[in-house]
Amino acid sequence: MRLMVKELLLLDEPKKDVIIKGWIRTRRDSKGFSFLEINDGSCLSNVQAVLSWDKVSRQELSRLTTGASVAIFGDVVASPGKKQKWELQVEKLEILGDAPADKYPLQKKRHSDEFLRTIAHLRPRTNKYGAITRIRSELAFGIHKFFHQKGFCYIHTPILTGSDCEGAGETFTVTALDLSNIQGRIDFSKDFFKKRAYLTVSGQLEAEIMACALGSVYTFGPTFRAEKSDTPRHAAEFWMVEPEIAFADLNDVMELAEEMVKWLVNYVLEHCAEDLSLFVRFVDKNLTQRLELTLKEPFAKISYQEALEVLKKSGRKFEYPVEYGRDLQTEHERYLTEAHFQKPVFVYNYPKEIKAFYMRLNDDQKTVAAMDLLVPGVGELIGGSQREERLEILEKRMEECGLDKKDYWWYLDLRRFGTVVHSGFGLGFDRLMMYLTGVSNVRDVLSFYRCLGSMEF
RNA sequence: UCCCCGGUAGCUCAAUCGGCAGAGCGGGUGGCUGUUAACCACUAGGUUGGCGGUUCGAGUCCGUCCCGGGGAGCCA
Repeated sequence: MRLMVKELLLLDEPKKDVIIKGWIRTRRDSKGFSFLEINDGSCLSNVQAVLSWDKVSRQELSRLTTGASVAIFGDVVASPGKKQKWELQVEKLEILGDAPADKYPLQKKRHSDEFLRTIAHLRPRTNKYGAITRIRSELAFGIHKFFHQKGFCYIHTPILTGSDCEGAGETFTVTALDLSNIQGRIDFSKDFFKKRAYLTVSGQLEAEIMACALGSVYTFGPTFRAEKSDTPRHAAEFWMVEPEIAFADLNDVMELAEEMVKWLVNYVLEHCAEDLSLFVRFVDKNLTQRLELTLKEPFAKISYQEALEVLKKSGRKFEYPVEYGRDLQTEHERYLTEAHFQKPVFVYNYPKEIKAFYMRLNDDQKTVAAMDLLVPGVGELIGGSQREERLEILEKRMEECGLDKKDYWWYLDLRRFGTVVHSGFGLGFDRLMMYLTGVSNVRDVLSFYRCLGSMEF
């Protein structure tokens, strides 16, 4: 019977006649026998297989190199070694796939992240990238679990969209036209959808439709942005979690956001303890402390106006001026969350001029009910707002932003018929991964990253 | 797009003032009866990112392009 390495390591007693299939991580020879470290991806740990040389030919032994795939038949016995409880006594070994040592790029020692990006098809076989992948999986599952237990409806918003959303944010155009054979202007009315199509930059507008019918909903999927942002925190294809809630105001969604982040931190600490230990050891020594602080303390909450005061009083010299009407720069955000509060902080009520048209206008007529959650090391993790539910004001805001109301007729209909106060936010899933692991480049938490100028794998 | 740093063996890096191209790890060979970042000995391995220039002589200086990293901008 085939056992996963994870199952084998959790056995309570010895077990005869098991099969393990996996990849060799290292081989250590002694006289007459070898130790093989076998990993099958089920967990961070390897199982140590003890191979007596009379079980294989000399030629087979030489093929048991780092990266080779094998099937091992044998008995699980208590290990005399100190570093593991169980080991696998090999009865029979079958080599499934060779990995010639002079050609296979992965060594048993540590590699740089930069090098591993050049062999992204092999890096999941390393401890670190295996761990990242398993944590991603658990975290995604945790998100569904969180919303499911709170009674949210999981909705599927489209990836292909006809609305260029806010007219802000660079989009990717999708076309079925033969681009190699087009002269002059492109006539999108001849295209597949008879209009120009884009990859979605957010599921928010569709989520609002569903929230205004089903109450509490969330969407979780990939989003695409063609911004020429060449930084360790931006990818052209990334995953977003976007809850949208009817009858909820800005405070309600800030509460939800805090509850959710804390719940997920706790979930990962509980379910990914072994994998997380790798990041504590090798990636970010302060990880445990940061995550525990995240759980323990309430997040800070300040208005944009208050944030400006904090920055002005800081005595810091900032490269960019701190003044009303300007968006907070990266250096400002970092100061607030890393130096001043040293924990996650909500900044809310931004000037309407620097925010999107759909955000609800506050009574001061100057600010909108928007919020960002800034976290140490990552920056903006969440962006959200209370949506403008009043038809006349929404129309006025659209005009101010230079948008054509005709393009949004269905969005405006939500306010024409049975409008309700509603709010939501978007959480960058990959940035949450960075926060939870301490990995500092988004290219390393995405298995197949699409960034400005790179899409090899 | 701008600023800064880098590109030398499979990987991570050294190379003094412009003067013989080096180490560790990994690989190969041999050794070792319980290793676990195994250990010991020996050994092979180079278009110094590309192109052009200065010089008796360039890894090193100059120009240019490419690639990688960091910062900034851009960014729901």
